[in-house]
Amino acid sequence: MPGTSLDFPARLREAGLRPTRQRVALARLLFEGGHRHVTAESLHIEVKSAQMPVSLATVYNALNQFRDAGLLREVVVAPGRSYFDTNTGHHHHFFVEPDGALHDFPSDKVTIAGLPAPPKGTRLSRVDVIVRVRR
Amino acid sequence: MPGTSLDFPARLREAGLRPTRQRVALARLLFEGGHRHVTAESLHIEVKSAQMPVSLATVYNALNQFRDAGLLREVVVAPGRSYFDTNTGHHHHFFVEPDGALHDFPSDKVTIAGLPAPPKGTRLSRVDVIVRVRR
DNA sequence: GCAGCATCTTAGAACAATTCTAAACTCCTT
DNA sequence: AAGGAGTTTAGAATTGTTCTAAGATGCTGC
Repeated sequence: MPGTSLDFPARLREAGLRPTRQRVALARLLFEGGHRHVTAESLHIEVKSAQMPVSLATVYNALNQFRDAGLLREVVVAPGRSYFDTNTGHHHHFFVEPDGALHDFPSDKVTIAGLPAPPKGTRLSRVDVIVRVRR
Repeated sequence: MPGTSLDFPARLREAGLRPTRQRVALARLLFEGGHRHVTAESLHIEVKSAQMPVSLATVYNALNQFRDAGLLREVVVAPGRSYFDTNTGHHHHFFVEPDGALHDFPSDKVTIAGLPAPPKGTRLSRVDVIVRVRR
């Protein structure tokens, strides 16, 4: 399964990023377990409590670089809050309105029909489906 | 066609909002023509250049109140930018990635099948489809 | 009409999330 | 080991939004 190895320095290098101590630490937290959703703030707290101090600016930089490199996907669900999703495959999201919790669901069972053609001069980039639910 | 009259004081009163000079001016700009997408900033500029000075705080207040009253719908497409859509009916959005432009498209031709059931303890609130396109 | 009062507006401060800056540091090549 | 491009960092700056508290305004009952 390429791209899923636990050799984080190698994966970062493949993505065109120097495997610095900070980026490797963040990659480990992000990609070692199953899929996750993080914010810059939550990841910063996590990396601090793991005794690997990384500045908040670096967390922001890394998240943006990982996203640009295709290692992460950014999900915008609420104004002023950006989630990063380690699941970069095809899937959509449940968003639980009051608490801001986000859950993935696979898109392979989902079919969307009847979408209009993209406005002229543009090409399709991605279709996001956000299913908003309330308690 | 109820709810579509041009008697803005009456419409605001129906929504439980006092028809102040500022709210009426904003409502006129928002609802007089066809459907539109605005940000607080863009609406503030517009109302200023229409010689009806309304403070930015009031624009934010009014947009939030209009949204809560169901006169507007908030669309979250990019981090740190909130659009308000005067079209509160069923429809979805094109989002043109680099420039941040937003276009409505009707949802009556669109069918979404195979969505999983909402997580237990929650009920469906809304399904947002954002079709991201690039130039 | 108008007094009284709850509601609304306002400028500016405050706040939250994110990005920038510029100096120090580190990974990599040689 | 030395050099240099690329990184990290703390703190300042920026951006978008909300809060504050003082004054203004629309509404109700008289």
